[in-house]
Amino acid sequence: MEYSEKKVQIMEAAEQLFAEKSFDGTPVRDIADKAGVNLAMISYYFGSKEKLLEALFNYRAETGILKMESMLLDKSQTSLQKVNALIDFYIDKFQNQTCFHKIMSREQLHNQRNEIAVLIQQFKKRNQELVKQLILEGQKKGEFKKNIDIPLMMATLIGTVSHLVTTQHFYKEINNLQSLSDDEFKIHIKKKLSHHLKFLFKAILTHEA
Amino acid sequence: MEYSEKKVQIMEAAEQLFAEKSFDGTPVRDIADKAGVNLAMISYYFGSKEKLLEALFNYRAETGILKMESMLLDKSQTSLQKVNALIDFYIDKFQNQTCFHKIMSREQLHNQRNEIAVLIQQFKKRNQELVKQLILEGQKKGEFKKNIDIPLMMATLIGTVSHLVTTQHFYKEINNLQSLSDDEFKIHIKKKLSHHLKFLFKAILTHEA
DNA sequence: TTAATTTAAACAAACGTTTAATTAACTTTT
DNA sequence: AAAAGTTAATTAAACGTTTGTTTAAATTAA
Repeated sequence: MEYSEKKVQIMEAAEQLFAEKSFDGTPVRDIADKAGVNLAMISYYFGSKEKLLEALFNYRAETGILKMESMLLDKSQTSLQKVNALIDFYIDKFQNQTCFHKIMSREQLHNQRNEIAVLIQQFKKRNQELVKQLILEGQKKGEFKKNIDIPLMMATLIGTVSHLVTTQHFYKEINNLQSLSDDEFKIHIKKKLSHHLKFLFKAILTHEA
Repeated sequence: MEYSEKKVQIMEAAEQLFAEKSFDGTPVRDIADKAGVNLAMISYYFGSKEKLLEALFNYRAETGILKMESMLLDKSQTSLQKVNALIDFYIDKFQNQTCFHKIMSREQLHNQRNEIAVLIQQFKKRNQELVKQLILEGQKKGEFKKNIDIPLMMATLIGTVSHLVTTQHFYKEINNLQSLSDDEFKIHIKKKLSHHLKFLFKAILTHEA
């Protein structure tokens, strides 16, 4: 699928609204208003509201994997450095595309829309395969210990980042950080999270139980 | 609010449907059908669909905190044992009330329904206060190190458990565990997760950076 | 008798999608 | 280069459903 300017306009308007109010909570009319196009254009371009969501998933998924692949292929870094880069990559991914990841988190909670579930499944499988290669490489070089449960490790990575980023507002209030601007707060969280996860992963990958 | 048999029937029907298809994706008529009551009974008892959701939150939140408090007050355990009990407590909570926690996860993704956001906020604050006491106690006794970031630690606990439990289907397929029955799979995940998190928390609480 | 529960029917509003008419953009023909 | 022809883009209006909620009558319980 090619992405004309109008199509992207609509997808990005939908992305914001779906993130804010959920798929079923967002009327197609609101998407059209936000994108500044006529209501009928959505059916005209995408066929239906659901296919618009699918298009958005494909649109966002395309770029995601590529970045990760190029990062993990960098030969000049040790395996632990690559893992650390992976952690920062996930934090950035969630922080810079919060809307999309809120939508994806919601979609993972049910198995309603099958085409999208399949997309997520493929996505996850491919990501995990890449990480697995990275871990195996580190084990071969003797940097990492044996018997690492990769799905559990990924659950901690994605779960921690996702939970913290999507519940920022709670975190902000509970820790009395309301005085920080959005940007300051983002940097604050990124720094904390990065350090925390790198510490955890060092334990997971190198400390014997 | 008192919970008559009919009210509970309706709330639990709603809980399942909301978890499966989201709040906005669930027609009130479907809830009435599933609960085996007349459509009008929902407005009669709860006032509206949204107030039904609020009632469900209050219904589930009431019991949750109490269990945790009694657990943490047990004087016969070391602080690390209590932390380990806390981990198992959270795993059980998510595994036994998956429907409710899916709904809560979704509600945390937006700030649409304010009454519920406030409920979750209070809930989280109180939970974190209890955990904070536990950590302080362990630090006083010299069991735990200083400078523990409790919100980050909780994000890893809740994030990891929540992510794994709500994406079980992905986990099952990626790891070729389709042959396991639902119960076997539940036990499998609980064991793995429990061990993984206890290992992580030992690192967080006792290893110097 | 009175109050609480339950019902089927009705309500207006909102929903996703389609229609048919109009405008814009591009191609081909002269 | 202008006119005619053709496809694509855009529009306002309408479509039939589905939505959450209310009503007013009927049934049950106290």
